[in-house]
Amino acid sequence: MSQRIQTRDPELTRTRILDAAETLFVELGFSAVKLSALARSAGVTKSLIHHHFGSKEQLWEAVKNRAFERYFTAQMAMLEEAGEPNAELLRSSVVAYFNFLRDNPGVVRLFAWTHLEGDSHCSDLDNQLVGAGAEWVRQTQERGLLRQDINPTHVIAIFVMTCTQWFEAKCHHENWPGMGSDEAFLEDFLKIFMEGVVPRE
Amino acid sequence: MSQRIQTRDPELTRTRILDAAETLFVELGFSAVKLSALARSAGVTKSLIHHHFGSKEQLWEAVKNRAFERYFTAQMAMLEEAGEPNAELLRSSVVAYFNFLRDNPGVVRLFAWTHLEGDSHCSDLDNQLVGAGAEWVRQTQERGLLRQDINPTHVIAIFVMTCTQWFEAKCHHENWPGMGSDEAFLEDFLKIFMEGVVPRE
DNA sequence: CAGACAATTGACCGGCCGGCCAGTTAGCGC
DNA sequence: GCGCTAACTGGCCGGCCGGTCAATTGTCTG
Repeated sequence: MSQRIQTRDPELTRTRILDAAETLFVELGFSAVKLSALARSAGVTKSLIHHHFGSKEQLWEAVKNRAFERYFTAQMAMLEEAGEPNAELLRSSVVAYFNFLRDNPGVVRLFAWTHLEGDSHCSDLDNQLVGAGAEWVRQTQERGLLRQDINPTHVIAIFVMTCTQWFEAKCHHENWPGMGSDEAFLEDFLKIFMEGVVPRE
Repeated sequence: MSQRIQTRDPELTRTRILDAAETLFVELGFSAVKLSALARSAGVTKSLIHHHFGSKEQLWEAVKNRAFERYFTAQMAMLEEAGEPNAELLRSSVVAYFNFLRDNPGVVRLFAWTHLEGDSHCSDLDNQLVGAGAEWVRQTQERGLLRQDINPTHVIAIFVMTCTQWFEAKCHHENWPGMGSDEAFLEDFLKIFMEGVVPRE
């Protein structure tokens, strides 16, 4: 609920609006967000939102684009600093991804909202990312360090989906009897996953 | 868009409203549903909805309760007809769960909406279900047919979450490069999962 | 058949939603 | 300094949202 301050700095204003919008959209989803509340919490007038973004729908698109771009650059960076293919590196990639989602709960919710919308417009960047990951898995398979009878894309999908769902549905299963902490769950998942992907001797 | 027909049968009317509401809520989520549209598609007047359910919020609760009850009884039935604990049975449980979600896409979306709402009110029945599943895993572990260094609840969680996310985020990853069909993915998941949960010789 | 009561209707309400517009103000090139 | 453009404002609008209510109709009980 920041004060109304004329900045006369369009870039800053846009960011203020985007930040406030992201917070609200992530929390409530598109249709439950009221432009009036959003304006109040961004410290601008409703008209200013329309001035900079045109419509509620376009603002939502802008929020998603910005967030996904952040996500993809972060992931790409993680992927690029990965070294020589081997099983241990797969393990640490899973850990890194898990921790990334833990530290960016907004991203997780944003993904969830867009999935429910049936939105698949982020596919360009995403395909690139998955493609790179799968290629990395394929190379590791070729060296005999991962079992070769599994589709590399599925390997990526399985750990991505498990991590995502863990945080997306946290409220649902955190009270399940016997359910452990983030760390305990990740450890058990890795036991199964890593044991499942390396070749049997 | 059914016709307006006076039934004078309150039970039937309630069901008609619940059915139409479930369809719309599943599709659009709570706040994007307009009571007027809902009334039209149920073939009743808006007032009749209020008469039978009180408010939009209460109707939403009723829809969730009915759907979850269906889900839980279906799951409980599957669980109860499971026989003697062994690894092969775990495999077929995963397949059964996967197929259940494939055939009930509405349930998947309903879960997703409630997760985003932070709703955890279905926990009573759910805990019972997970508890039974985890106990079954524990017994199988005890017989030495599953590795014992993994929290039984986590075993359940991992396959439930993977299956759920597969369908929940279908629109997102179905275009990923190299991604296979439902069956192909399930098969690869089972390869990893089953290999990961059985003890190494 | 009376009369009680629930099912059902349509007209209606206050409120507020997203969006628009006429006007004011500040910054920036000249 | 001057004017042009874009940032920004406040007020307003049409529409429709969820919800209410008085009246009507059908059904069941005694």
